[in-house]
Amino acid sequence: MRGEEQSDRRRAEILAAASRVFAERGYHRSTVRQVAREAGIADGTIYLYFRSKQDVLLALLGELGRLNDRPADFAELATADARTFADVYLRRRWRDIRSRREVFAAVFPEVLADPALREALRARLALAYAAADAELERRGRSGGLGSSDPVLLARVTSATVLGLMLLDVLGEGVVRERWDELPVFLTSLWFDGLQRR
Amino acid sequence: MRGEEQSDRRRAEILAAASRVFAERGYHRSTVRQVAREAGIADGTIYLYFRSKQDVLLALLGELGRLNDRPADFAELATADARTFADVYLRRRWRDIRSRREVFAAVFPEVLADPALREALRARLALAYAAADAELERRGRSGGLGSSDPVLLARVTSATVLGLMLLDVLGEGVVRERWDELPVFLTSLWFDGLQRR
Amino acid sequence: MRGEEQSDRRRAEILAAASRVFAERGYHRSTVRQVAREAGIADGTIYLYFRSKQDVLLALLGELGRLNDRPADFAELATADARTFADVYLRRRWRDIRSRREVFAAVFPEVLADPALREALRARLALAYAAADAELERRGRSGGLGSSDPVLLARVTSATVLGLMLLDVLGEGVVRERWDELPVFLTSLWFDGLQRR
Amino acid sequence: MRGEEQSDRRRAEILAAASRVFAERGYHRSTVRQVAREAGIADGTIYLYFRSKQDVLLALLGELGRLNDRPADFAELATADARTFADVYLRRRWRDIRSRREVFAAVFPEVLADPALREALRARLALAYAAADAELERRGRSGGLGSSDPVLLARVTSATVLGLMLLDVLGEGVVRERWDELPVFLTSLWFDGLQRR
DNA sequence: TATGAATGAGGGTTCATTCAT
DNA sequence: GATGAATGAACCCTCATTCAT
Repeated sequence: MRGEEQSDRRRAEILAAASRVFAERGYHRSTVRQVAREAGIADGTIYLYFRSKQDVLLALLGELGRLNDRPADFAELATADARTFADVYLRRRWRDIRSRREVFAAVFPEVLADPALREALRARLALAYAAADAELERRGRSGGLGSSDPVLLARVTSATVLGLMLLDVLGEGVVRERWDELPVFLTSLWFDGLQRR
Repeated sequence: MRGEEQSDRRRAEILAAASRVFAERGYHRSTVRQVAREAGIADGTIYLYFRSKQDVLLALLGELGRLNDRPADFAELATADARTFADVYLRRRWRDIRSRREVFAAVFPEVLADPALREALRARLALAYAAADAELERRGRSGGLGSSDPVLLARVTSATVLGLMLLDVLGEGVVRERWDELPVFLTSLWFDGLQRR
Repeated sequence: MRGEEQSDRRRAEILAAASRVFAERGYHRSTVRQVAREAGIADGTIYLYFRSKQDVLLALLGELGRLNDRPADFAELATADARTFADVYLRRRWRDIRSRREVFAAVFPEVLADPALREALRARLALAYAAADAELERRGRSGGLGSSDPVLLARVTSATVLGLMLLDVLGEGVVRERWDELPVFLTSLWFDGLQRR
Repeated sequence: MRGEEQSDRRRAEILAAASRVFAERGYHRSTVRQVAREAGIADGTIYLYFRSKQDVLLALLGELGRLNDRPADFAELATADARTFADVYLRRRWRDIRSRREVFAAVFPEVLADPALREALRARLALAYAAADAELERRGRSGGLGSSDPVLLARVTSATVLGLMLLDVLGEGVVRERWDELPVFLTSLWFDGLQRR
């Protein structure tokens, strides 16, 4: 039991080191040796916990994805009106998202670059959008979203979040410094619009 | 003159081939040989037109950036109200953006991954945002944007566009198929909001 | 055409170098770099002519096997009596076998050690023995081989040749020095026996 | 005493496991871990009984060689005639040889491949042949071997046995199935020849 | 004595780049 | 200019060996 705990910690340390190294230099420009040095272990040790360099990346990707699997969020907020839903949902995720910045920076470029990973993400996205579409459709009928097309709305709002994550990763000053103001800003923009009285 | 023209065409062919190969497989997983094959030339020939593989990427990046340098757009629309500006501006760029999808897919992942390129893009962004901030500030005073923070607004709107480009690159079905509807949708969302009326 | 000729020569040079290095140090203890140095080329060049280190070994194996594919030998001697057949056949092969000593030494240990190669050789042997069995059966009926079991005879005689090749490879002094006397000795032993007259 | 006995058993178990693994996959393709798994112990434990992987191989080799050191065989049969000697000697060894098939298959390829082991075997062979040559010389004078060259005879007969062992290891069907018939066949072939009345 | 996690040297292979033709 | 064979540095990964427990 102890050994297992210890082993889990090692694995997590390697992943943390890898996310730092990958985020800084990019997956391909990083060497297994650099990750090992960052983790304070020998090269070969990594292979006791991961099958390959790519497997380390996939583990990081999995870690990232696991966070999105929280259907509880939706259920809990099912009865709230749309604006409250968006407000609460965004606030909850927001710190989470930022705390994952490094892992995201480590993983996302390679996901974009690798056809297989790209396709895997596309498939995940398709599932997530299907769920969101159903939810929005339900809400759409019962009001609160105006006459907006819920299908496009889901793409646009998630694209906004994705884009802000990228600006954050790129180091854009304002997004970095005022990250915490964004949920409120977004909710206001989306629901009130710019031409509100 | 003829030689120069011919040379320019070769260079462009290589870039086109590179953008196809890089977009499909990612920059690092692509080999110079694959680009050469795609361009229908020998490996070594690429080095008559580019100093290195990285230089090819930089050329693609430059091509992408050059398109954004159109201050004319702003000048021409300087007197329009905010909504018209956004409407016209988005419509104009929209097809352009999509036509650059391949180059974007080829270049962007590596820009995210390479510290030097990331920093270069950050610097470019900073300049662009400075210009946009000034413009929005001017407009903000004269009305049309409500009480919204123009600095955050610039980041959020550009982030949305960036995010939509990525969904497009990832192959998200709705964004792919309904790309042309997005400018109108965005303008409506941003200016009217969901709870309009 | 010139290029092809040149290419074939390079390939042959690499194989020759590999057979020297493998024969001396064994396949696994030899490095690709050592083969390259022996051939006077760079490490990577080997991979322009062979897919892998193992592929080099397989090419050597193929070279060895090709020499046994001489059905002409049999046809030509079909009408000779058994002793003449053995006499002529052994003499013909004998120098050939010795000239292949190095390739044999390079390849055979690994064939024995690798399950896949071992099985491949077994299958080749099975075919060769089937042919030999048929031939011996034919001769057996028409006399000249006494009452000996032709099936066992084929295994024993070929085993003897194989064993002598191994003693040669091992550097056994007498076999090395008196190699050329062996065909006559073998024919005499096999046909006359020790207790003759 | 008990501890020592226990220790010897462990050592023997490891050797048995190693011979199975080496025979199946070859010495170099086998890992210390595979041997340990086969023996049902931990990797490190092997190093309590052997200095190195190579040391395990040498121990197997020694085990193989020890069996040949039976001068008693010769002494006991000193007064028998040549044919009886060969007959009894072969019969005695034959089952022994086959029971060692696995160890032989494990060890022999690497002996062929490793220059040091090859030379060691050559030296052992030289000693064995010196003894055999003396014996045959003695017999040769006193008759029973015809006029055959006893020096070549020793090499040829031992080569035949070696070759048959290899065919057995390779899995040649007839040798495998009719192994027990070979001593009689060999004696008959060697002493009577094929053209016997 | 036994374990097995950790080590790190070593090797096969890839591929950007060069250069003789 | 164009070619593509040749180069060799760099890197992922394996595995024999060690040693703290």
